[in-house]
Amino acid sequence: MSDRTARPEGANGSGAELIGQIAASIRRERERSGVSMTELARRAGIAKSTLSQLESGAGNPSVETLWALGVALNVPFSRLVDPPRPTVKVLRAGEGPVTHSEQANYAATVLSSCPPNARRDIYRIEAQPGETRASDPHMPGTVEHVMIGSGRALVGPTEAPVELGPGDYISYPGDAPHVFRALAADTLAVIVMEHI
Amino acid sequence: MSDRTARPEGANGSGAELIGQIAASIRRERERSGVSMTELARRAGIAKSTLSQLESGAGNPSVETLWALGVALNVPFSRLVDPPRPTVKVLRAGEGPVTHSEQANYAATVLSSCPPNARRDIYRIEAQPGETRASDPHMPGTVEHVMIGSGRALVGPTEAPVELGPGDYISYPGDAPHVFRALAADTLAVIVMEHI
DNA sequence: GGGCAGGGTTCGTCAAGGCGAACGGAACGA
DNA sequence: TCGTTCCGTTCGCCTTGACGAACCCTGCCC
Repeated sequence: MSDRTARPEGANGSGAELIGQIAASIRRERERSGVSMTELARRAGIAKSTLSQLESGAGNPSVETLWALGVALNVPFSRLVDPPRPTVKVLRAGEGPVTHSEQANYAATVLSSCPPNARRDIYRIEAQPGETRASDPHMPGTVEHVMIGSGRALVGPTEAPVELGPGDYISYPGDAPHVFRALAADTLAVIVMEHI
Repeated sequence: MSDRTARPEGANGSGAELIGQIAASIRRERERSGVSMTELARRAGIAKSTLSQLESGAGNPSVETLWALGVALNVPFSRLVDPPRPTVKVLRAGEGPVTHSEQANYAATVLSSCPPNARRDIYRIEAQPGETRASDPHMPGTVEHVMIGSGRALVGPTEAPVELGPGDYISYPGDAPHVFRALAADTLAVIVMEHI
């Protein structure tokens, strides 16, 4: 890394931590797939010396180098910069922090908030018939996936919503105006918001 | 890019396409947030000449440079390497390619397959009471999110499954043995498989 | 017009990323 | 014991990414 200039510390880790992450990720993914440095370097078309230095935490690879490694390891690019951390979490119906909108017939619970640099929020929706809930558009590139568990709802882009019943699924751009309107009592749905 | 050595073409785009993507993404995100090159370079702690060259498609930035830009633009790292593409898709209950397991009381439908370099598959599950379905562990780092729409099911790690009802949610590591066993007829669930 | 502040690009310099080759070690068989 | 063949690391060299400064252009105000 060039230390001629001070780099601002990111919200999630400094540059030094970042290359540490990458070093660990590359080694982890390589060993998981059971391939040697020599072989991986050959597949990725990079020098094995480069790979050795990267896995040792030295260096600040170019995106092309990292991309080539991701392709050779057959893992998404983002897996190389973010670490994993799984646990078990149970949320009973009715539990958890509930966000009530202005309309009282709508309640959303965040099932899993979006971890740093990840791309998906999962929401549980319980709604009662009544006013149409028109969401303001989210960030560009956002996609919403909705699945109805029980009840009925009118869901989708504001100009062309779709009536859905239990088991029905729809996905649509989240960065354009869209609606969610329950048509039956105790309508239950899952919404996955995807930030591409 | 060094062209001393031939790089293998990735499954989704060559290195040249990659830097074109990055160039377009940086410019798009910068203009979306309404900030000048000078200001963005200052925030990210990089030279504005560097930024200029990156946006013009020249160069092969280091991950630290790209990281600093992501932080300064306040967008996830992955947004800078993948382009967006949203559409509307509706899948009615009972429609779609259905994967039946060996046990006839279990049917899974892929609602949204995992796009290249993305990290989540969404499945709809309709299950009938009967045999416990024990899934073989998936890739390390995988996490499963399950929400019950209707019915009841015993879900979670094999050594400690949890009984869930409508609206209940659980998440657990997908790289360890885990089960899904319906306890009521026509149990409906959503499973989001997350590949960190 | 002339100064000036803000954009973005181009230029020359320097450190460092990436390279091949050489090197040390461990496992294996003749 | 020696040679072979893998492994991963270390060593110089060369290319190039990133830098600051100079530069051009446009819009604005006096």
